[in-house]
Amino acid sequence: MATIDSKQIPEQLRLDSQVCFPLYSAANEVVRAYRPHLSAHDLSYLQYLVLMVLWEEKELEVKALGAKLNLDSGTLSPLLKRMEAKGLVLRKRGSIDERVRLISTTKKGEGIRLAVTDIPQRVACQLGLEMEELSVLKRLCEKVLTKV
Amino acid sequence: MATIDSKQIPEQLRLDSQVCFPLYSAANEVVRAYRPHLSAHDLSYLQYLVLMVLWEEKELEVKALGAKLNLDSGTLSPLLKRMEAKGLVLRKRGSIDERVRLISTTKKGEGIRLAVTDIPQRVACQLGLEMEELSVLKRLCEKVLTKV
DNA sequence: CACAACTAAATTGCGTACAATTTACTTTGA
DNA sequence: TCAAAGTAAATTGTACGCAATTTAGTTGTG
Repeated sequence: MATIDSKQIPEQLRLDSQVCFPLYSAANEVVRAYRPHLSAHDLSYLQYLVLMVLWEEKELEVKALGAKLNLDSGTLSPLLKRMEAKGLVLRKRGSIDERVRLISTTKKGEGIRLAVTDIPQRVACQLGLEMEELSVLKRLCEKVLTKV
Repeated sequence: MATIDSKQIPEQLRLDSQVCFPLYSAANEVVRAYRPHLSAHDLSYLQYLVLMVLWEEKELEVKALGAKLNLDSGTLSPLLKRMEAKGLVLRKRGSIDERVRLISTTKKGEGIRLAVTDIPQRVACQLGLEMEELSVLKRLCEKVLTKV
């Protein structure tokens, strides 16, 4: 009898024995958790990430921004255009090297900072993890990021 | 002096003090890590997830599939149509309730199972985490999934 | 039976992600 | 010096992910 039934699915191919699916799904879940908080300020999660980088860095090339966020120009270029159209960022041409775009926040983008300060904490609470667990989760995700 | 400079960015608004960004980025990274392995079999990561569910369940309504994967019909309907077009799944109408679609694998979808058995392990190795760390990461992501 | 309330899936529209290519500019080396 | 190689960003095309709506079928209540 060589029938294949679900009992014969190798352990490692079961959805609930893999790390990757919960990681993927938890990330979706967290972005969902941010959504209502951010859409109150007309921001997507990615737009919020870009603003966070710009609040720390003032001015940045698209490539450097991509290095920080682990994203390429195919994702960032159209995003930054939309953000420019909303008045959230500036996209200045580099004066020395005219290929580069120098991205920076506007007054409006800067102004959002105070309004969103408490969102991370509120979302973190919703996650239902202890501080200790959050910090372990963060460390493990960062380890994944450095290795792959 | 009420100028706002980067020194005054509250701790919780810094990219590297939040869990959410590494989680989001690690999930992207893991999907990227799967991509070359799966595209060798002409599968996307989500198609692979769907197949894993179907290998365990034989036949499933779209809603039940969505509950397993934490996704809605807006994502699944077009995905399942593409998978049907590729010959990976069947989309049978329910005979009792004609609203539902009963999703199941085809022979072809079944056949892929053996071919992808070793992918999770290979990707897990690439992540550079110990078994212990993988299991902690998995547990914490699952805790996030139950809570939010 | 009638018909409103409900439900499953599909559709629409928008914003990511990313591979692959293109465009525009810069650097290099014979 | 000037074409070839290199590089930054943008574009193209495809596939998610999801809110909001629509379509089609079912159920509950009088």
